[in-house]
Amino acid sequence: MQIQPATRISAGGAAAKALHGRLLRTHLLPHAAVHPKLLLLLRHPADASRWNSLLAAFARHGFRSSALLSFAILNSLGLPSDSYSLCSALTVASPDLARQIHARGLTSGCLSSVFVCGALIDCYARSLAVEDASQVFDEMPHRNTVCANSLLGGYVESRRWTEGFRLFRRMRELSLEPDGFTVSAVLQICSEAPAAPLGLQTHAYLLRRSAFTENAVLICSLVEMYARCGLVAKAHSVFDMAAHVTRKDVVLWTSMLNAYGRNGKFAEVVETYEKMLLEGIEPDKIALLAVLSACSHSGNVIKGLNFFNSILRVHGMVPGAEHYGCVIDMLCKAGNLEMAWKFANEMMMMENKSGGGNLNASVWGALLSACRNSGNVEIGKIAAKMALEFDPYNAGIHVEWSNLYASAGLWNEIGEVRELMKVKGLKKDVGHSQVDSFSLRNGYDSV
DNA sequence: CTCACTTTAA
Repeated sequence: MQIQPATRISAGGAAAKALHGRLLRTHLLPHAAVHPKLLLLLRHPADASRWNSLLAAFARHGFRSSALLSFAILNSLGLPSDSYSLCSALTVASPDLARQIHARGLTSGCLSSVFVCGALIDCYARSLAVEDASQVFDEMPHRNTVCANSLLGGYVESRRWTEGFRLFRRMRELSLEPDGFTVSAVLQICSEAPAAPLGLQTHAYLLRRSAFTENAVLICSLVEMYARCGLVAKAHSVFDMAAHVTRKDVVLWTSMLNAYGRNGKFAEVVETYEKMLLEGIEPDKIALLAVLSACSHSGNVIKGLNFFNSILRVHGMVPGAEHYGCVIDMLCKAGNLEMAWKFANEMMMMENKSGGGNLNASVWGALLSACRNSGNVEIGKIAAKMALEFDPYNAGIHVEWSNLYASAGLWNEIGEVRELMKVKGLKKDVGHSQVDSFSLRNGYDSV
């Protein structure tokens, strides 16, 4: 289904035209771009069930404004909204509209439907109105796991770890059976808090529940959870046990690679990656990025370049901007500016700049920093200009640029950079002069 | 006649 510019209401007859006019006058149809199916339906204005299914279709396909419009028209026509239409409207509603529906539901009795309550909780939770969400949850007559999951998702999103975990415990009292979504959310809490004791507890819970032992998503979440809690050995034991179940799963192996990388165990990343190849598992771009990142962080240039070359030659994939960025970063740290320069230019030639502007800026920024360290003003100057192409208002790049000149005693040029910063309204005293976007992307702590 | 709530992993 696609939104197209509205056409005239075709052959709809006088009634449809009159209705259309009325809707325009009441500002329910704000502009011309209305979904054609909606216009078509104006020919059967009194048919509530048709409006309901159209509303449901809009909501399902994410046509937010068309869905809200249908709901508004439905209401303005005085057609009764049943639990179906309320649910559909709530999947696209703002918190304000949710509150209106909520208030109306208190009298109309619609809140006795778990579906309506579930949609209401989810709507509140998505807008981080967790107080409202939990109120609905507490007051509804019959709860189900879906409602609990929605509320839990709201706690995770708003980083309310304690309340989230409390809800997980409460589900047992309420005899709500946790499913994969529940556990996934709980593991996210343990990871992000991070809360090792809760993580261990959740792991123990998973082991008792055989339904979850072969769930690949949960196994990866467990590995990541332990890694983020700094318990690498536990991460590895989960990985080891699961290898028998999902042995060929490159995602699981990548979880383990990043578990090591996040904890600074770069030699283990390379070792595990090579073991993965021996097991006959074909790496994908994310696995390759993980091992490249480890080489970059540990200064393992030879292996890093080998892995980079293997992307195309062995695995038949075109390296992405993030792979280039990683290698350039590695070469800069190793002081090999010429090669870094070559790679950076190669990266710019690629059509697929999947890393986006930030990545490009940080790559050129890394090159700039490396040039400052080694006093290579020529390349550094170009790197600075390239970095500013992608991120013109980055104060750190300006500072690094002027430091580059300072290292060579070029005082006039420093003045020019300072002037440029003044014009752009940038402050020169910034704490961090460069951003290691690969570390951020992979979530590695600085090592 | 049809239609409704969470959709998680590197």
